[in-house]
Amino acid sequence: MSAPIRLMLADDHPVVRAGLRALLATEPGLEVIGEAATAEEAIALCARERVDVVLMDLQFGAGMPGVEATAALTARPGGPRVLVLTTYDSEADILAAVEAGASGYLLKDAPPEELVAAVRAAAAGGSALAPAVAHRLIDRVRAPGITLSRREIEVLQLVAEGLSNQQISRRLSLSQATVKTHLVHVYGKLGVDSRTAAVAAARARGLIRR
Amino acid sequence: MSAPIRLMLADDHPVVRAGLRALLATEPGLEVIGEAATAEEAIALCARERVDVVLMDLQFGAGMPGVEATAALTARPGGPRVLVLTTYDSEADILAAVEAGASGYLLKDAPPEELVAAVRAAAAGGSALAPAVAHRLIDRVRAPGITLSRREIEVLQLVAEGLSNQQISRRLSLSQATVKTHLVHVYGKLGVDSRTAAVAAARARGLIRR
DNA sequence: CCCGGGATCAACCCTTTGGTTGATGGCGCC
DNA sequence: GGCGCCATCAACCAAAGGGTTGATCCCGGG
Repeated sequence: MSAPIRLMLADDHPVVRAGLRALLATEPGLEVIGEAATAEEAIALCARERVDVVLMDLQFGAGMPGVEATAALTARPGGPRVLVLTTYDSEADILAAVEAGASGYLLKDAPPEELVAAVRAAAAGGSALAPAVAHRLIDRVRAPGITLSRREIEVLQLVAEGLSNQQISRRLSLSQATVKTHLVHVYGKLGVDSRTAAVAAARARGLIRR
Repeated sequence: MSAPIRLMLADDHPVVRAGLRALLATEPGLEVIGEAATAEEAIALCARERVDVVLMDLQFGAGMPGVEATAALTARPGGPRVLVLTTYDSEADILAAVEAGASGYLLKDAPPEELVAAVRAAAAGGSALAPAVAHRLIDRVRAPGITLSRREIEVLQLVAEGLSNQQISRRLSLSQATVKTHLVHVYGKLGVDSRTAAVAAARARGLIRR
């Protein structure tokens, strides 16, 4: 047989780390060689030890966000494969993680077998999307009506952060007219007629960060 | 010595259940006698078995929310003590949980010792608030400026769900004038000047549900 | 007992947003 | 090359939201 898969767990919740360790350590061919409570720790640990697969949370309480760490880890050749493991299946997060070089995107409510399968797939060089995540992406492709363009999401995200149209226009170096146009398009796509309703709908659909 | 403390874990995430089991099962005097993936299961299990302490999540993917289950479990005499264990320290959630009869409110990013201490305290008939949670409540008492009244929170929550002033007034059987008054007060307390900014600020401060 | 804060409403005015129409330029795709 | 989508902007009107003042009622605490 080949050498065991060397795993690292990066999550700020001790409970989650313990759970992953418990679920994965008993699997044959897997070996949990380290844990990190912050993204910075995770990077440092990968620099010291050979790691095959990192299970990476996206939201850390403080410090570097998980996406950045993912990008940093996957950027170097010979670096570990990164599986993102998070609570939310926000479309924005999924796309950002994949762009950052993640080999897969898993949800914390996934059954253990799914998790193990994903780790093995990642170690073997493949990709792994949790069924729920894959479903969301397929929905996105299948339902072109609820596809927001990059710019539209950008504007909507700022609305969600409480900015007015004028503030958004300044932040993005646009005219207010353009901001309004984007928002009107968003309203049409989401089937709503106000900025607050658009934020609520987009949140519910996972189109923007929470 | 006395009999071991009989524990039940109620959380929809297998990873979290495994983590709690791993962290708690090794503790002397604690015995994890069951797990539930839904609030309904938790209630059923408590009806069949004697349970001293339930570790209860607040958000279940589907079905009955954790607060309701907490209320149902603590309502009967001789029922178990319930420790709420959740990811968010939203003020609204904390107050709702305590009102529902929870003996404590813990965060999933708490260190294991804190968790164990809380379980023992609850079993002994005491209460346990995670330091972070206690801090939030103390802040609330100390800073009366950011205290929203019950009605103000209610209105703001509906704003966050995307309703217009008119829809809110109908939902709560009020005049639009009253809704506006509540919101103006909220803006003043939060130091903002629009409904979307108020929602963002309240979310950041954990005043409303996410 | 009175004061303060919460909750309720009205009338007013001004600003922001929403809705429409229309126009331009770029980019990818058939 | 043309068609469609994205991104950008303008002008305009109608509607909703925001700000102010002021008023009533109820309740609980000093």
